Amino acid sequence: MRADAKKNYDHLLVVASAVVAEQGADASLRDVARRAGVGLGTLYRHFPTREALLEALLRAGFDELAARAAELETSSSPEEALVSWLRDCVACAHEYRGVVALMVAAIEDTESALHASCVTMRAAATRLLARAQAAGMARTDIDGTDLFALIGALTWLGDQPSLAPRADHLFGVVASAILTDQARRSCAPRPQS
Amino acid sequence: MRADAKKNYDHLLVVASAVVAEQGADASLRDVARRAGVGLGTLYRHFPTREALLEALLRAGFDELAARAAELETSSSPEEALVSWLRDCVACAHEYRGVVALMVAAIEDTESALHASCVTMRAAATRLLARAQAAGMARTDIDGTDLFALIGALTWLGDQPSLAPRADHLFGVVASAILTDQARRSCAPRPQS
DNA sequence: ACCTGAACACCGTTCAAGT
DNA sequence: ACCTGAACACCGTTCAAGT
Repeated sequence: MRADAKKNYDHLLVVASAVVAEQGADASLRDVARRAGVGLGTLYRHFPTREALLEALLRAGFDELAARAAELETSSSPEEALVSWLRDCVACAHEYRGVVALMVAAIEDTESALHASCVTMRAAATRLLARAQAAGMARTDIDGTDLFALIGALTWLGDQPSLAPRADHLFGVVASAILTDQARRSCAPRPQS
Repeated sequence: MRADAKKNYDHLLVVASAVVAEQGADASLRDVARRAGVGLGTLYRHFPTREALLEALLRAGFDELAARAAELETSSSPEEALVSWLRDCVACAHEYRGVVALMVAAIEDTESALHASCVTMRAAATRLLARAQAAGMARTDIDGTDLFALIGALTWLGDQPSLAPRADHLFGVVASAILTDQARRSCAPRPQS
């Protein structure tokens, strides 16, 4: 990449991060180019699709989640690893409002720039779930895709201003549904019933 | 309302129902007016906001849900009434893709045309929940707003093409989290774990 | 009263023309 | 190689002009 192109690319990412944080995943790309002081075509050259831009914005978070999954697999109990990682996933997807809808769409769209990352996420979820299931700590009638869906639903919930105050609490409710009685006894916030 | 106005109003609703079913809650209002063979201003005269149009489209379903809540309160066991009504809510909100986001936004926006209906829904949810809680059938650390949020999250899930096949299954998972052990023993699909 | 559609200010996306 | 911005086809929303 030529030096001037690299400079545009980097600056576009900085500006896009701010604009998408403000306006969400359906932010105006025109506005991004405008604020970056760059022609609209330049943005499209570097990021041919909205997904490509978001992928670049999210890549660091995705990589961190993948590393954290591997780490948790050896450092924590199966049930704690699973729940803790799910919480991190929700936090990551929540970074940009509305991006989770594109992520769940990407998992079945091999053309999407987000496809590979999302498939990797789901694979990590599947591994952590399998470990918890093998230990009798997670119900066995769900799979990685179900977890991915629940992460999406909980992220969506946190994206809605009127529901956001409940997001943490409801994360706990859903997490308790994933775990077995045995795990609930050994784990986190005292289960009631 | 003048006879010609009434005719336009009714026809707009029929056309809007089809267009919103196709395109979702962010359907093109221009397209609705165009397909109805009516000026754009006519649509705005009858439905000053998108919410007003959706409210008209959803009113029948809302009324039915309210009636069903009252009926279930006397005809079914507390846990069956609650779960069955929640299922109906999700089905109703799922009728038009994306409408659930406007519904959850409306619950805190007294200016929204959807506000009253959503507050009524939440009140019905609160009553059914309280009845189940009093019978020891539902966990007591959630309230009607939490239920409303979970309905929203499950509806969103069903709105996503890649997750829709899991929506029914995950409804069961979340429903099991709302019920107590006692209710799970007495209720529906055999709980595992 | 009610209807119409032009007008305005925005989009996303493409692509010929420039450097 | 890379950048620019006009061009095109869409939006939502308003409002003067018509009937």
